Amino acid sequence: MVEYQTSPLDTIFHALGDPTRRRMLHALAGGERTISQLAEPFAISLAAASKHIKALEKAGLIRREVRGRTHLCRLEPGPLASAHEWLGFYQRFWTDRLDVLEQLLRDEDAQAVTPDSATPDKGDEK
Amino acid sequence: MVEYQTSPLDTIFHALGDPTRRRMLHALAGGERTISQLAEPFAISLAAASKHIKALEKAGLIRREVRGRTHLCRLEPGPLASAHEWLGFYQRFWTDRLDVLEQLLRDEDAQAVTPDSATPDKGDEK
DNA sequence: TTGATATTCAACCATACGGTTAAATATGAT
DNA sequence: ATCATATTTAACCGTATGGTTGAATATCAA
Repeated sequence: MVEYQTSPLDTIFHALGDPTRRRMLHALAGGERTISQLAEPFAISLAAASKHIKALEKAGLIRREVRGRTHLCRLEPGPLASAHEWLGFYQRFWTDRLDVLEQLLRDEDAQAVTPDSATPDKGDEK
Repeated sequence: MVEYQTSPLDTIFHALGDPTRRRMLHALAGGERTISQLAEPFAISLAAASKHIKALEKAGLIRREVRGRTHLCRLEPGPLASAHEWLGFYQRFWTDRLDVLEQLLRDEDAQAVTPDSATPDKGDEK
């Protein structure tokens, strides 16, 4: 299917979509960890853990510093901030009860005009 | 591999990991949309769009109201809030320059004792 | 009833994902 | 040199993902 371009958010959210990787990030929040330390809590092979860590790295969520034969990983907060910011856009929907307000308006509309006669998006965009 | 249990965050982040679905959510931020309205901006079949919408639904990110032959979709902010909250845990890493502070502390430690002689996680977790 | 519209379902396809095991690589210790 | 430790690579496997097309379903309009 030939990927044309992948947004950073694709990679970030994909990386976050796995519980193992999320727990690894959580561990990293406690400070630097080596590959084996990151892998230890999980009942998977080191090779599998290595792949997870690569996924986190690819998303920029962690950085690796090779120190001798061990690889030190540390959290890289930037991409997490991006994801947080992206979600922040929708914050208004769950704060200030704006959603409840809109729900009320919708219900009123549904009663005022017959549900199907009104154009579905009645100019509330752009 | 037999999934034993899937955390809501798995499904939510997975749903957010696709650009088409993210754009659909964005459209939904402008108000209710039908399936075909959501599908319209994309060069994919309606069947494909239907699958994307199901993924969003499965993650609880949208709700569907069948109204006659059209399906009205609306944003469901709860799961977005969960994801936002999850990321919020890491906020301290990109605000208040706390990460920089920790970096400095790490560097000091690395100089005080030889990097490998110290146990890598020296009680700074839990 | 007939036909158009809105959406899903089923079957299929190529690629990605998450896991495995076994071998390779690189460093550290003796 | 030898051996152990830390990690990656390669080959493989089953399932999931994202797309397709074509047929099915359901509703609205004539």
